[in-house]
Amino acid sequence: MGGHSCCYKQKLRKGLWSPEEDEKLIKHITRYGHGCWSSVPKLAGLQRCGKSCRLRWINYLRPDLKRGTFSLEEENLIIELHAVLGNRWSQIAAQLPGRTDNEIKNLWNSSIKKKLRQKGIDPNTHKPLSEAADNQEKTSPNTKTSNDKTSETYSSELSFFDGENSDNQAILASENPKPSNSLRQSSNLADAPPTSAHEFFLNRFLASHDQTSSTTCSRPSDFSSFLSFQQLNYGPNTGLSTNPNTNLVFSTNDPKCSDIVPDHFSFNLPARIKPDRNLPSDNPVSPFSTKFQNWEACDNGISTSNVNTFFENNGFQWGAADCVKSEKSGGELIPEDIKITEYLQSPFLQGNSLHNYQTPEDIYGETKSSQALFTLTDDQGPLVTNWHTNQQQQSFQAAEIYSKHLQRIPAAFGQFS
DNA sequence: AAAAGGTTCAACCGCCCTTCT
DNA sequence: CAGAAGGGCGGTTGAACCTTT
Repeated sequence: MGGHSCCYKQKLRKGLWSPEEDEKLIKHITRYGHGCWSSVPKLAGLQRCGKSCRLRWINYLRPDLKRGTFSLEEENLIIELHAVLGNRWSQIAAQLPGRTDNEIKNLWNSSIKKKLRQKGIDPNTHKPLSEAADNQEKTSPNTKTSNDKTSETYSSELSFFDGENSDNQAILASENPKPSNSLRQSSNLADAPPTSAHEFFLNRFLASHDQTSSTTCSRPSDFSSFLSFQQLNYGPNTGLSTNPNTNLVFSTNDPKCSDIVPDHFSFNLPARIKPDRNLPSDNPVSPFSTKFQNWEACDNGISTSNVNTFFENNGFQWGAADCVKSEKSGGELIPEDIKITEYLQSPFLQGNSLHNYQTPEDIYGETKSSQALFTLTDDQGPLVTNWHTNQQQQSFQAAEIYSKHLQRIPAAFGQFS
């Protein structure tokens, strides 16, 4: 019970990690990747169980962790996400690059809960405390938290952590925007039985990017905060530093999309995604940008691709193969790198994720040819174009993986229905 | 200055799910 | 198909640190 096979027998160390242990773990994972966690302690020379190593790495040693106190924006985002996702800390963390589920959980339990209560908000229901108390009297004790009024609560009664930063208030105190009708028509997600929490989140997403909205929103004007890389289970930092100039740019020249999405948006590539060595050596690809042109994500005059991509990411995990024993290398452990080509072939950037799908079957059942055109460019101009044509076969596999994770979306929202 | 109480956060525990055999 | 193994997640704990008295 409880104990994992990796923890049995020999007396393993517990408790706080020493700097020496940290160093051993970092060295090992940096060189070889973690591979099978249960074998890490042995290979790294640690008297720890694999689980402990995993935890230490994920929560503390990972190079892409953002340390330090949470910003107001982050706190507000956590509150928003918690209203929708509940205590799904890992999913919340996925939307906060550089933050771990443990960290967020701790913050919630130690700080945010308290602040909400001080504001008269029940942290569990995200409703005013008085209302929550009323409901508790009226409903059975087993009734799960209803988020039906989440948006109302936040729009009319909350201005979180007010004080200096009025912009932050705008996020939650903004009017509850109506989702676009055309989005409702075109998005299968919107056709699902309406749940307020679901709509709330959609609304929030749309509001924060709706150019015509009268709401001033402090959310970054790009999509980066919604396109999380946290879930990419790529390997360790193999010596790459984050190049601030390395970013992906999504763009569309289709005017039909402009009412929902900006012309383009960009975000930094994760540090470990590296330019493909196979690319022509005379064409350095860093810095570079990748453009998606002529999105076919637009349908019914509106784009849902980004909304879909968001939901995709919400429950979607894609990882490059963990550190594996390479047959070519005679079983030698090879580092886990993700080349930019592999990255761009990921479901995340696949035609499927860019394609506007109407029904789940569309995604799961067939590989649609997306007209999304990739152009990899650097300062000197285009390097590679029309990548997608080489990816058709992989699209199907991607869709299969994708479908599995997409199935989690209803579950994620189901608790509120 | 020291004790008591409160807070934070790293780490562990136990369970669940997926994959492998 | 069943059981084992491994990974992941949320809840909980407890040591370290901070604040108050």
